[in-house]
This record gives sequence, C-alpha cells and structure tokens, in this order.
Amino acid sequence: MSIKPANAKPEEPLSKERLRLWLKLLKASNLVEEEIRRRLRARHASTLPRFDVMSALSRAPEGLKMSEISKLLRVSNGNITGIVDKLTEEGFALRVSVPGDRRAHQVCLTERGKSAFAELAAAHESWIDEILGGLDLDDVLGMIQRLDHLTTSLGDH
Amino acid sequence: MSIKPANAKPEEPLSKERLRLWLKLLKASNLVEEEIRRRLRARHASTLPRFDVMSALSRAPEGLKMSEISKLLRVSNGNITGIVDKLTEEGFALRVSVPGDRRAHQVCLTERGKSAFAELAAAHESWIDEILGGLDLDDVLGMIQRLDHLTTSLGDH
DNA sequence: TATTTTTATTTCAAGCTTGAAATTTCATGC
DNA sequence: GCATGAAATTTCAAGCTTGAAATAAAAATA
Repeated sequence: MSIKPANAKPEEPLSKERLRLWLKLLKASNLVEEEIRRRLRARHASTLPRFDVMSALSRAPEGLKMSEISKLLRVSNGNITGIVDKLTEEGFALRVSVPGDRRAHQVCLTERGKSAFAELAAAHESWIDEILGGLDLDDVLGMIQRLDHLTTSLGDH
Repeated sequence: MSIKPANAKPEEPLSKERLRLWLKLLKASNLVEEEIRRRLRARHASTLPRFDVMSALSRAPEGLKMSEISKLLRVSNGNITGIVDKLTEEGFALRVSVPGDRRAHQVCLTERGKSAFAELAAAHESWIDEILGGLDLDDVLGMIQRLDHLTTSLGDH
C-alpha cells in the first residue's frame, strides 16, 4: 500500500498511466499468446487450452479430477468437459473412474499423451525463449518482480 | 539486441526465467482481463470485443471501414462482421455506404453509441485505476518501460 | 473491351468460453 | 430408511475467434 502524502500532486496522471500500462500489458500478452497459438496449430495441430490441460495433467501422475483441473486453470467446469473430450478422442487422455465415488473421474495422460506433451513442452519453452529473446536477464528479472507486485495486489480482489 | 560475450554462462537459466516471466505475464493479464469482462457483462450488459470496437470508432468521427477496424484491433475480418452486426442491432453503430466504392462500408457510432461509449470508457478507466491500485507511479512507469522494451523486441517477429 | 487480379466483405465450420440448468451421486440429519 | 442438501459432472445456448471459401466490386492489364 502506498501512502499518499498530504501535499500529493493530483492523482489524475497516475490513473492515466495505469490505463496506459494496462493497454500495453494486454497488447504484449496478446502478441505472445497469438504467436504461441499459431505455432501450436500450425506445427502440432494442437491448441493452447489442450496444452494447458495436458500441462496440468503431466504434473499429476495419479491424475486429476475434472473439478481439480478447472480450479487449477481457473476456467469453468463445462469448459474442461469439452477439452478432455477432445484429448480423449485424440488418445492423449483417459477418464478413470474413482473407486469410492461414482460421480467423479480421474483424468490421466496416456503414454501417448505423455510423450506428445513432452514434445509440446520442449517446443513451447524454446518458442518462448525465442519470442522473448530480446530481453536480457535484467529485463526478465525486473519484469518478474514488478509482475509479482501486481499479482499480489490483484490477489486482494 | 544483447550481445552474448564469448565467455557467457550457459543460457539455460535465462530461458527458464523467460518462461517464468511469460507465465506470470499471462496470468496477470488474464486476471485483469477477466475482471473487466465480468464487470462489462454484469454492470453494462456488454463485452470486451464490443467495447474495443466502439473505442476504435470513437476515435474516428468520420467512421472506419470494416477492414480498418480489423487491422486496428488485430483480429480477423469475419470477426468484425459479427461484432458490428451486434452493435448495429443494439443501435450503437451504423453501416454507411462509401460513395465511390460499392464494396465497402464506413462504420460509425450513432449518437446513442457515442454516449453509451462515453459512459463505458469512464467506467473502464476507473476500474483499471482500482484494479491496478496497488501499483504506485514508480511501479507503473517501471513496467511501462519494460513492456515497451518487450513490445519492441516482439515487433521484430 | 475482355480478362485477370486485387480488394472488401460476408459466410461458414470448428473450436473455446461462460454461466445456468439438469443429472447423478454422495453425505447428513431425522 | 428417507429426505434434504451438497458435490461432481455434463449439457446447453450464446457469444467470440479463426482461417478458409464464397461473393461482389474495383482496378489493372492485355
């Protein structure tokens, strides 16, 4: 929390600067995201949502319940249903029934899913390294620090 | 462009940090964006795409062609068709035929569209000011500078 | 002029996303 | 046991988005 001294300048410019920051943040984020989507589609016939779900699953060898996935990725339940359907059709994921609960399913990556994701993840990391290649360590650490500050302050909402 | 000295340390940690930066950037951006979408829907029965198109139109009193809008917003032509259709149904925008060219249309805000946008824009600006309220001027200017650096380096792609 | 190419836009299918409603199952309290 | 409410998931309608194909009109060229 920043303290506003009694003799502060009018706040107006700060609010304009915040707006300017948001527009730039959105633009940068969208530029990178679009490039990643484009490459996933063109080079791997995949999509970002599918990648995100596989990424979550790859970190949970014993699988995740639908609701756990949607909580992790901060998206709706119905959304995950559709994406897991797709991954299942493609042979990358599997719904396994949970012993004690006939409502729930654990979703796991198949062997094929695991190896496909390993490939995707490696490509993804190298794309990011390439796309953000113009940033040196100082830029990167500086932005990470500011973003942590931002995310913390967003968490209060 | 950063020069890599002959005796540089292995690049691996930098690439990991770039990936970390990207994940944080995406997360922060999505958090803010979701909040804006939520408020546009709940408080103004509107959406971010509609707001973006109105915003572009509001800066062009003489109107914009469909293709100009899609270029400005960096989205597909077909997308703009649908959004302008919506705005037209809602009475916020108007397609005006271009004298010399029967293919093209100028899209303009109606008076109702202008006043609706003025209200939306004011709300939007105050939301951003509130949501980014945890950032002081130093944070804001620091991030803007880093983001400019990033966007410039992205432009090379 | 007639043909070809380019430009402006729309249409379309496929996919993602949400929030709300519907289902099914589980857990709790009576 | 039985009813009630909570939880896990799916279904659904509406909207956004894209890239590709279709239209239509203008411009360029032969």
